[in-house]
Amino acid sequence: MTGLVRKILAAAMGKCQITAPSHIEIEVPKEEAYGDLSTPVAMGLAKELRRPPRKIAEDIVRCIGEKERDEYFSRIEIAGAGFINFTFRDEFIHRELKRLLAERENFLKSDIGGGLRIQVEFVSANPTGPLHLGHGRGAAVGAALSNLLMKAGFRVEKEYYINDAGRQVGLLGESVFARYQELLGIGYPFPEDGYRGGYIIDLAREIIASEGEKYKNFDYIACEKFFKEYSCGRMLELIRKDLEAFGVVFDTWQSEKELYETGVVAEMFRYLREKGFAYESEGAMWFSATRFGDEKDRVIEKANGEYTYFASDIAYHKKKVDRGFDELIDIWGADHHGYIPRVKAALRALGYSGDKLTVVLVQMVALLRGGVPVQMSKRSGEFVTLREVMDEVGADTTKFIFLTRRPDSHLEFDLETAKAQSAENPVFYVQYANARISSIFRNARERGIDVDNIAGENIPLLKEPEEIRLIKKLLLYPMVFENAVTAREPHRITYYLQELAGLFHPYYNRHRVLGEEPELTSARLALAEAVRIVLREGLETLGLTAPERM
RNA sequence: GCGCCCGUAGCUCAGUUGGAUAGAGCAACUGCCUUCUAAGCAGUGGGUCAGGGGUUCGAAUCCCUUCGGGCGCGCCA
Repeated sequence: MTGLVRKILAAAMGKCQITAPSHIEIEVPKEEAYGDLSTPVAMGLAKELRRPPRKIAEDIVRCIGEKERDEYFSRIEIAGAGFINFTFRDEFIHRELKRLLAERENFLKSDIGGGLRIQVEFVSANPTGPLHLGHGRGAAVGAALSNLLMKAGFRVEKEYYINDAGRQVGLLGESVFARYQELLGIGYPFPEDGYRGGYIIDLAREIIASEGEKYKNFDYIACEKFFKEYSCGRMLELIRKDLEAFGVVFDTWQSEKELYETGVVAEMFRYLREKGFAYESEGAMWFSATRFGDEKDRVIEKANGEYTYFASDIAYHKKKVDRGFDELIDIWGADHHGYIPRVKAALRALGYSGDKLTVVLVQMVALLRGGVPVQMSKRSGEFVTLREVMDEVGADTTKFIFLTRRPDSHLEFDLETAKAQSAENPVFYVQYANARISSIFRNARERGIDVDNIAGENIPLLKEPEEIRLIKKLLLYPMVFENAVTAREPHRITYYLQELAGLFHPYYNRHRVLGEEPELTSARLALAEAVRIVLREGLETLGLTAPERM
């Protein structure tokens, strides 16, 4: 619908010698009285043309062909400071609804991506413990964003980056080793900053079960590799399972260690040195980040010969671009925001634009229970896991809460409210609309109505204000979808779905779909089917289920 | 000290990339189940968009500044 209006406006402006802006803004007025769609385009042109906006609007409206006007609109009005407001004819709306039923999901999406390849990297939590709620937020956002882009015709790859090469996995291995010795009655000093969670002891027990006392009294150095790899592997398994239960799956898992083993890091060093983007100073190797927009140069190889985390990170992003992605999206915890300039600097040094990378920052989640903060401390190992939250409040509710906020907004997640709300939770409100429609169809089938071939030939009978409103809302989905895609903001879909459900429930309450007159019944079934198509599509995009019964 | 994010109804948050009289959910109150699912519907109240200044036809949105909160600023990851 927006595309149509845009085209008509552009044609009209051409006809009366007004140069149209490259992008004609179309919006949905907040007041229904202002029509279905609106454009402030005349106001934007006022300055340039040195004419009053209302006059410009009048000209544009006058230049809209009579044929188009009659075919699509019941009203075109100039209002306020110079808005042009359009109201669609019911006949047009009905035609579009019929088209939606014929084309189904395809009506709702548009090919914005054109086959471009995007990699979305998200979660990427250190494999040193179970996922917590903050990771869940990143998972929900990343998965929904990936779905959204996929539906928009991008070729999307979802990747999880495994930090299995640094100090953290070292600590993990040694922590498990310490617990292992402890369980076998050997005193071993627990590493400082080690992981103290109960799952470490579980891992140690597992090792005793499978390996027995093989490593009792060993030097840690002698079995470090085993403890690290075993623990890391098990943690990854756990993480993968938790994510799967949360409904999030990845296409690829990139190991940091592998970047070293396959020479990607070394290759990166060679490249930077050859280009003169790396230099030695104070015994360390530095990357000249300032030359590429960062505040200061960054160490990539320490004086003691170890590489910094940033070194493998440059190599990692080099590998990403080398693999030919047109765009990279990294979803990071907001506490890493300071890293953006240096990673973009690295990309520039590698010969790519910094714009190739979009970093989506996901704010931390403050976990509350009944208004009281739940203390989370990795040190003591006491933190609430994503798994626990899922078990307590449900995966759909958890995801929905994450997807009704902008990723970069601070978020309070109150377990009590999330549960207490469960009766009147927004996610159920949306899903319930779908379940109700499914129920209608079950009943219709029992009555012997053919519900498998709904073509919508009786759609013109839909005249009630609630019906017209509902149809118009359905037809707006493509616009919401496009905006969500270009802004990379899945939460817009969430809000749309709530609004759609908010129109369906009152309609349902006021008008019977399955009535006495077969024609009207068939028309309303067609509408219900269309609502169901859109609800399912939206829920699927967000990674939520669309239950048929509740 | 410097940088980034944020401040919107009692609470949790949206606000269509600068548009019209700032919205939703929760919480509170009043009604509605002999007809397709009451996880629903109908109705009632609630605002100095943190404060101040500026940019313009027009600002919650952009710029400056003050206050308040969060996070960064390692040869940590």
